[in-house]
Amino acid sequence: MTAEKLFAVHGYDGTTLRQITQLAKVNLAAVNYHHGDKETLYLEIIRRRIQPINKFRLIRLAEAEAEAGDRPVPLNRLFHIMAEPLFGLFADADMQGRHTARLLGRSLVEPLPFLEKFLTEEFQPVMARFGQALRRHVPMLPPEDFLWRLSFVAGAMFHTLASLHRMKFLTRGICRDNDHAAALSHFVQFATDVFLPDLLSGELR
Amino acid sequence: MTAEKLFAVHGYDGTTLRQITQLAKVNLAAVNYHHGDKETLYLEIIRRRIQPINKFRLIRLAEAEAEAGDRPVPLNRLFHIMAEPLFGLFADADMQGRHTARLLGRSLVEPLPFLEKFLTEEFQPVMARFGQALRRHVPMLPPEDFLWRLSFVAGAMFHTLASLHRMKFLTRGICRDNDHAAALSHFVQFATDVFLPDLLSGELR
DNA sequence: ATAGGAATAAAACGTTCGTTTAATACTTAC
DNA sequence: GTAAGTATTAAACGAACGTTTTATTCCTAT
Repeated sequence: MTAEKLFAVHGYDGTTLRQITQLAKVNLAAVNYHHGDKETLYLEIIRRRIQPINKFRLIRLAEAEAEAGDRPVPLNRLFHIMAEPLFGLFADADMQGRHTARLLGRSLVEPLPFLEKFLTEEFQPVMARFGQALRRHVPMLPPEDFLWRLSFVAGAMFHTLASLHRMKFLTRGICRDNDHAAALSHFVQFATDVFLPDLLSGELR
Repeated sequence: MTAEKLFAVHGYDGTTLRQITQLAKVNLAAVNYHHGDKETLYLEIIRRRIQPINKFRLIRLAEAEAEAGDRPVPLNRLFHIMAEPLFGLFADADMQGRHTARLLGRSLVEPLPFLEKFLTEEFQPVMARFGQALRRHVPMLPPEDFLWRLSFVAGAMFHTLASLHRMKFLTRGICRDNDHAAALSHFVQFATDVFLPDLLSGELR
């Protein structure tokens, strides 16, 4: 838990095992004894957080699709399913969830060599399934346009996770960083608008 | 130049002065002699890149506003002014500009303590001026909504700068990472749509 | 009660880091 | 041509790193 916080704040290379073990009040050798080496520790932390989240997201998506029958799952519901488990991390009473969110946001921008394969395998299936469901709303949109927009929206989400802790400062107090529900609903509205069929059909242009 | 590349790929802590000096084929002590210490070197690299870009953006914005007279500067032009100098880095014949873009994108997600003050001072004025011009298009939008959307769009841009080099891989070759003009125009269109007055007035909801 | 395995603790290992020192080479001005 | 300033080189410094080794404590089952 201590390691997660330090990795989130200072990054992988910026965090030392001595920092972790001192703050956690355990012996220096404890990390190597229980987790092998530093890389394994980092990977285990990421995995323990992201796997339940991605499983949950796939289940929720399947439920929503079953419920929708032949019709596509509404846009805002799709983005809610994708974003809620991540933004929900900020709902934790303690600071732990916030550190988790920041760590995940960081990990996708500064991909560590030993982590790249894992992250690809972990995110590829959920992104593919999600893209599939999303595609039904904008079938006429060229694949290139679609993927650019999707990556912009994903980028906005990851960047928000990584720097939500600065949101209050950056907006001079107007956007609170402790109201995860507001952040989530703003994001869902934002992402939904980006893929509005009426908008993309060109009627407004 | 070598340092810029290594910092962009491996991050600040992940890059050693020995890597830099070996690859650049200079003596190890050269960095300390010419730049003082590692932190100063990093800061000088960032500053040398970002200052001309921000100055250029402010000039272009002033020109556009003078040209527009009383009317607001068109949305797509605003975002073009903000994004073009950054996406334009990818236009360099060599790989240097790409590394610069990646470095800037990274620096805003993993803020190094000694860099935070500089980045704030550097980006605050340009973001304030830009937000001002943007605000005229959506005067009725509550400040909170406005700032959330603006930070989402900025997040999408920075994330794209930091990971455009993976774009081709992530989209299975559909979105090219060497066509900066396409990336730019897709981003401008995306950002413009996010702030479409007709959309945000609620007519479509 | 005690033997055996698991966890913790302390100390040391070899390596690599950023930085400094001291010696050498190069350039420039008169 | 030579002195003075500037840049480069090689070598060494102490500190901090991840990891390993060795010793000690704790727990559990017989």
